[in-house]
Amino acid sequence: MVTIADVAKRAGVSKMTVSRVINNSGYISQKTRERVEQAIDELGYVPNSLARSLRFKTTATIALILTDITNPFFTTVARGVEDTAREHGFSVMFCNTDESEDVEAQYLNVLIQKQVDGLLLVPACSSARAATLLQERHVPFVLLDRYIPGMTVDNVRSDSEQGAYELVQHLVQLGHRDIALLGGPPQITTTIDRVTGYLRALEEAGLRDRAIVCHGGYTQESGYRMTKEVLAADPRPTALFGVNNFIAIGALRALREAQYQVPDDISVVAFDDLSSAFLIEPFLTVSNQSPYEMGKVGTSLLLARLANPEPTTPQEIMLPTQLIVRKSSGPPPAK
Amino acid sequence: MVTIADVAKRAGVSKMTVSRVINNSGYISQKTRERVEQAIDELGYVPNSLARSLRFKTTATIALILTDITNPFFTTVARGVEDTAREHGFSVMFCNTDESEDVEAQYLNVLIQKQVDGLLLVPACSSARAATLLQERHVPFVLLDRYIPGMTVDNVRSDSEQGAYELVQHLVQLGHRDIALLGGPPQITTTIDRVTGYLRALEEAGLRDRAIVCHGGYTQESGYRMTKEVLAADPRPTALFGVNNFIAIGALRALREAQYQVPDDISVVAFDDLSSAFLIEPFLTVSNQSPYEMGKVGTSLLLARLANPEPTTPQEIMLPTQLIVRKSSGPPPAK
DNA sequence: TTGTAAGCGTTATCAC
DNA sequence: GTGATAACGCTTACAA
Repeated sequence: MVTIADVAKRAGVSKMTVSRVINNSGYISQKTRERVEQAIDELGYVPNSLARSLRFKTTATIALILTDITNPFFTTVARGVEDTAREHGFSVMFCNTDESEDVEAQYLNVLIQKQVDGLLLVPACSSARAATLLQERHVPFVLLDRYIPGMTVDNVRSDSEQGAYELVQHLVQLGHRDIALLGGPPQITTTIDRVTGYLRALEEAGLRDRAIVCHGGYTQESGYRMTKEVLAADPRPTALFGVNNFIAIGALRALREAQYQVPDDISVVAFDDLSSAFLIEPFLTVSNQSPYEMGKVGTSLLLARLANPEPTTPQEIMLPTQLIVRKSSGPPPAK
Repeated sequence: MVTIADVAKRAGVSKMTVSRVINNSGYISQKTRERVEQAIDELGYVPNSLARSLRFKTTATIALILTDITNPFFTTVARGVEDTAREHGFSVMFCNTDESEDVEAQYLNVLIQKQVDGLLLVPACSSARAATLLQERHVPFVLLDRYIPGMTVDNVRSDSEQGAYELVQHLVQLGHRDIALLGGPPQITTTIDRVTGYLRALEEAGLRDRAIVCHGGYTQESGYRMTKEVLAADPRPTALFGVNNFIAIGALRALREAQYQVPDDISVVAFDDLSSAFLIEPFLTVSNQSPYEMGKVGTSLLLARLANPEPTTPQEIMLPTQLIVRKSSGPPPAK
């Protein structure tokens, strides 16, 4: 490895002079600058950020910990994060936890040791463990998508409650009275808030006691299973509300298998737009989030914190959702 | 920040003793070990990997540079990379180039400065620039998905030629004589190889002179545009071969708009399975790749190189593809 | 079993 | 304008 000392020797100057050339700091005669630059070229010298970081206590690196990059929602969040970080000269390390708190904890340790300047975190299970650790270690972080009940920290998320409310209200207006919610894990705030919005809409319509709430994973298989269940129940719902994209797909598959026509026999609505990139013809009625925006805003907030470490009151940023009515929702079948 | 010196002072020992405790190296009396461990706990000491890396010249970090994490194919590759890296105690930095060689070059510089131990690279434009730079700098790397014509370096990719051959052969057997290939950029090896396989299948069927080859981007819009074009041409193809998933979706959309029925009026086949996760009912006939495997194998190869830096002959690993016949391909319409 | 000194590649500080 | 020195946090080699 060629170091600053090699360059210095070759150019016949001191290390400091080379350093000054590299960083454009202090005064340097045009002549020495050229000599140094030539030496750098000849030797193919590349500064070692590690050494630099050791001095500066700053790595220009942040991390994004999320549950599964395989979900297009998070993929888009990730793009928002990376693009924004790049604009500001930061690099990003990505980590998938698969909702495991242990994996999350392991990653956190590694990342802290690697001295990342800050973190963006989709907390596994909406648990406080990670956030608490980060606070103890004084590592700046911003929560994405989820928050932690009872803990006020920087976070950027969608207005899940309102989004769910609008979806269910839409169904109610179409005439549905038995609407089943197919939820994710009951402790995760996105599910909690969407259930709340769902209940609020039912309440308003005087349907509070007809609520049907299932919980499962944020996966297709889970959506499939929950759908089978509610179809077998009495009363059988005339509409399903999938709390995320994968659950809704599982539901549609189950319906297909059971020979239900959507929306004629049963309506389906969901959170998250499955980016139209993947579908020939989007047909799900959804409450659309802005994942790219979420990544972008979260990163901006984090970088602002890094630039100005004085503690300010935590910011909770709520991104609006947008109701998009498509073909998967219609009036309930006549009795 | 609490350092090893703080711990040493608190425990009343030297820095070295603390270091030995942390790394479980050398002999230490049970008693001092406990004292040190207690001090570590009390102070909340976390070792600084930066300092360690500076000494060891090793960061336990690799990078994955790809063109667009938003494409589910690459998302899955990324998962394969991360899972494998994690198993071996490595962290991963992700970078999207959007096919820009400049962005690629910038990232490369940053990553080299950050002293990543090695890189996995989907070369933008299949260009040699990046690979050449890495060779000069002696940074171990493995090419993923694409290779660089005329350059023999470690790489892991799908057997594009054979996959394309099988798809086109399938169409020929169904009776198609006018098959249009909707390609990506003409310099990218995945497109080149798929064109080759396409031509080989046509050749064998004596249809070589009926070949219709378009080039565009690996995007939906491009697939849409190319489809409009070939539909307007004479002879009008009875089958389309989309060279990747997004192109095929664009094609389907264009067909839909032009009121063509698939497969009755026209057949469509493509590379890349759009993970069934996204579709209620997969219906495209495809040549399926193994992106997770690609990430996994590539990472294993890279880590093997890191573990044993003696130069060996480059390995070129070709992953098989799998023809999956679904409903989007059928016999051509009767004249 | 434990400690001392030197060095990894940089840069801030203060001389010259 | 430029250079010597020390320091960032850690570990290897050698002593004690």
